[in-house]
Amino acid sequence: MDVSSLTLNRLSLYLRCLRTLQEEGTERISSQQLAERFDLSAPLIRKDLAQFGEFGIRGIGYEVDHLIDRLHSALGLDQQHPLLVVGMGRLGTALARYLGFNDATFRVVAVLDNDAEKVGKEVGDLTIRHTDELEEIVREYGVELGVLTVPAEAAQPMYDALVDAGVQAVLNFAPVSLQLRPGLPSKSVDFRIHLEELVYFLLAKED
Amino acid sequence: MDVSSLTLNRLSLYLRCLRTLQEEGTERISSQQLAERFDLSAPLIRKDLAQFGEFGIRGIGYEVDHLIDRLHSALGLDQQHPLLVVGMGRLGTALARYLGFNDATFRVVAVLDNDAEKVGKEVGDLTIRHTDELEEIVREYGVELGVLTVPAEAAQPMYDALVDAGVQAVLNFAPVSLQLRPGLPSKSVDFRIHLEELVYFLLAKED
DNA sequence: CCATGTGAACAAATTCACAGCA
DNA sequence: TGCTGTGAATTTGTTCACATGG
Repeated sequence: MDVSSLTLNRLSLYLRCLRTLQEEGTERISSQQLAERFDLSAPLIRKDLAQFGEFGIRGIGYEVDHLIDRLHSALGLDQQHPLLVVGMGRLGTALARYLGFNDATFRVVAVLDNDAEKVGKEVGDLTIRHTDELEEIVREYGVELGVLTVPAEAAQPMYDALVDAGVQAVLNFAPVSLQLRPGLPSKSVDFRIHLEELVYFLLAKED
Repeated sequence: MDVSSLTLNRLSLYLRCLRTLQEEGTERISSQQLAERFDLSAPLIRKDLAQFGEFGIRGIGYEVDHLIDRLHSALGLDQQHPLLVVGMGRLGTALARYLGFNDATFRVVAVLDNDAEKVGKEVGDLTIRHTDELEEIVREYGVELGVLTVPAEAAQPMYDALVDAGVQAVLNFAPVSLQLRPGLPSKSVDFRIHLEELVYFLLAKED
C-alpha cells in the first residue's frame, strides 16, 4: 500500500481531533461530523481511513477509542523515535524545548551546535554537544530523526553530515532547497514561503 | 488568473534561488538548470513561470535579473506588509526575532501577549503589548498579517480576535485545526504533523 | 434506516511532445 | 540548433452515487 503525503497529513489531524473527543468522553463519531470540523468532505475522510482497514460500523460511524488505536499504530506512532536537533539558535532552542516534552512517540535525545561557545550550555534538561560528536550520538541513542535549525549557509553540509551519521529522516527549517539523498525521507518547513503565499492571496483578493 | 498554492510555493523557491544566482553573478538560467536544483521537471517550472507572462527567451533561457523583478512584483513582494506576532512564548519570541530583520517585504510592527507579566518586556527592538490593544494596534500600523504562536487552547479565540480586529491573513503555528473565516487566507504550520509523516515513511521503507 | 466502503466520474496537477522563435 | 511556451495525454487526488451491512 502506498499512502500519499496529503492523506498522511490529514490522518494526523484526524488523530489529534479524535484524542480531544476522547478526552471529552465522546465514544462515536461519523465521517460527516469529522468533515464539518475540518472543512473537508465526508467521503474523503472515509477514503483516508479506509486505506488502513475497515474501522467503521455501517449505520453507526467510528468508535473513537478503536479508531485512535488503529491509526496510532498504522502511522508508526506507538514506537518511540529518538530525534536530535542541530543548531541551537533561537529557533532551534525553542523547537528543542517545544518538542522536548518527550511523549510516547518522539524523544529529543540530543541537541547540537558547531559553536564551541554554546557547547556545554543547557537547553531544557539537555546539554548542548558539539556537532563533531554527531556520529557517536546517533549510534549511542539510535537516533532516527534529525531536525535542522542551522543558518541557511550551514544547512547543506549539516544535512549531509546527518545523513552520513546514519540519521534516517530529516526535518529542515533552514530557508534553502537542499540537495536531498534519494530515498531518504525529508521535509522542509519554510515560514517565509507561507507568508509569501498569504501575501499573494491578499493581492489576488483586491482584483 | 488563478494560481494554485503548489505553484506559488514553488515560485517562492525559484525566487530565492534566483537571488542567490544573482549574487553569484549568473546572468541567465534555463528551466532545465533550475529543475536540477529542485528535483523538479523542467516543463513544470516553465508552466509555473508562464502563469505570469512570457519571461523567457527561446533558445536561451531566462534572464536572472529580469525574472527576479517580474516574479517579485507578481507575487506582491515589492510592497511592505506590516505583521504582528501574538504569543510571546519561546516559539513566538524566536519567530518574531527571526522575521524581525524587517526586509522590504515583511515588517514586524508589534508583538503581543495576553500575560500581564510579559507585557512591557523587550523582544528585539519591540516592546510586548497586551492583546487587549489588538484592535488599536492593527489600526495604528495598518497590520495585514497576523502570526499566531499561542498555546493550542488559546488559538481559536485569538484567531477570532485577530480577524475581528481587521487582520487580513493569518499564519498559525498552534497545533489545532482552526475554524476559519470563509474567504480569509490562512495557513497552518504544524511541526508534529511533519514529524509524523516522516515516521510513516520510515515505517513504510521497512516493508 | 443510516453511515460506511468503494467503483465510477470528475477535477487538479504534472508530464509529454512538439510547435515556434531567437 | 536550443530552449521556451503550451495543448494533449497521463497521473494523482477528490467527489459522487450507491450497494452493503450492522
